[in-house]
Amino acid sequence: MFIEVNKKNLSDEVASQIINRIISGALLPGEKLPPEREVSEKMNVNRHTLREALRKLEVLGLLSARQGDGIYIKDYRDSGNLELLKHILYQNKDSNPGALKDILEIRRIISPEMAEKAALNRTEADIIAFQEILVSEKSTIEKDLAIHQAIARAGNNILYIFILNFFNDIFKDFGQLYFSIEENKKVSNKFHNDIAKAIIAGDSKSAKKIMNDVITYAEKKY
Amino acid sequence: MFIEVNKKNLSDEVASQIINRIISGALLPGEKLPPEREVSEKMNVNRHTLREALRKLEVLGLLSARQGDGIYIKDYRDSGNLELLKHILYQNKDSNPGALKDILEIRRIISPEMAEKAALNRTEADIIAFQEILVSEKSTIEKDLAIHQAIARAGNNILYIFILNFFNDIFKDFGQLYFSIEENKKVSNKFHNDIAKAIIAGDSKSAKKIMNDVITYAEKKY
DNA sequence: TTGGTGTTATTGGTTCAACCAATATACCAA
DNA sequence: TTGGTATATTGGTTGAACCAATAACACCAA
Repeated sequence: MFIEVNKKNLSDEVASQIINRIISGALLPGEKLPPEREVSEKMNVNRHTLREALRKLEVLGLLSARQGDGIYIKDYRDSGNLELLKHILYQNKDSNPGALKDILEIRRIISPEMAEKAALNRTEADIIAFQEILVSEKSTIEKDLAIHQAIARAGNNILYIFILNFFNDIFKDFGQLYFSIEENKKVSNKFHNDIAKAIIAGDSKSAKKIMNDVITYAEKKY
Repeated sequence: MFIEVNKKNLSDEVASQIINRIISGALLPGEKLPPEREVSEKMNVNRHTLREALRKLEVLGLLSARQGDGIYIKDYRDSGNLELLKHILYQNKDSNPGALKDILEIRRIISPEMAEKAALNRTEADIIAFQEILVSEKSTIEKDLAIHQAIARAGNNILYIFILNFFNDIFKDFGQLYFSIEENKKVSNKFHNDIAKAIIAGDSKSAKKIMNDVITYAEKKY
């Protein structure tokens, strides 16, 4: 299995550097950044390159710019979002065991609910989607992704889909490792069949329990 | 009460326009965008302005660029995130009653859990924070924000904080309306006292129930 | 057929220089 | 104290040029 290499351009690097400054507390909320012209000169990049980085940080809720005034650091505890957390975890995966624990905790809350809602709301199209996944020739890891996605979509709540995307982004590397173990593969294959059956049958209680069990299993392995 | 006016840059407008194209299906996943030089010319903005918009869309999970190749539309159901949902809701608030329902549903799942965890994990510093909020001279709406934030922080899970930020962003306009009604204010004030008391006492079961009740009340009013 | 080697055109990434437009600041006048 | 005015500062936008990765193609060799 090969995984895409992570190529970074200059503006990404600039963004990462500023994110680190803010998260580490070197730049404090409310503080004003030096003028763009000055920052770009000090970082030895063009002003436009810096500006592209700043646009990203704006979306992450880290700062806001006012024409004629300046660029202010925001308090990420007030305005940060899950994308920011993703960026933080990407940069130093190992040094944030706390955040991973937090994510697992939320997943434990959300995913069983998602499965329950899927069983309650699944449409005819959803049922077909599940059946197609089960008979497909995909690898276990691909199937796992597809099953979870189908569950999120059947749940009939757009947030499930976006929250699942978040989980997938966080654990995408981990999946390679997890599914390299034969026992985990077997457990997953059984899980796919069982939960699809429950959701197709509209058995929300079982669906919730099955999801809960597989999460418990996966957390132990982790 | 006055509310901040929403000033938009050119690049924001460009971003909005492309978002709409993607969400509406005019631009399909996998499709290649025309070259930057061409798009910027057609939209009558400079290439740099367009590029700043593109950087935002990248963070929202809507597209990805490859030097030497082109810019590709991603499937937002695979890679979209909650920030994207926020942007969609900002643009046409009224035309997305479904998404609001979805958000309320998730809030109903998360917030009671958050309150429960807060009661279990609150530190001495958290307790002081609650007490200070209660005796402060803030308006009800400000107090409400502060209480929810204190709960999220006491919950000892960084995701609670970011998820709360998301809810606050979505409902920030709604709050003005909600707290203009005297009865709602009274309910909230009682809620603030009750839940703070429960969390300080470490009574997780009560905290969960109190949060659940106030959400039920607020949803009815909505 | 397969894989390597150039060549060329296309396209995103970056730089530079200049100007526009909103804001802050200091100062002045009523 | 309030509101206007001139000036400097700062983010926003534009234009042109060049850099660097990629695609597409032709060609060749094993």
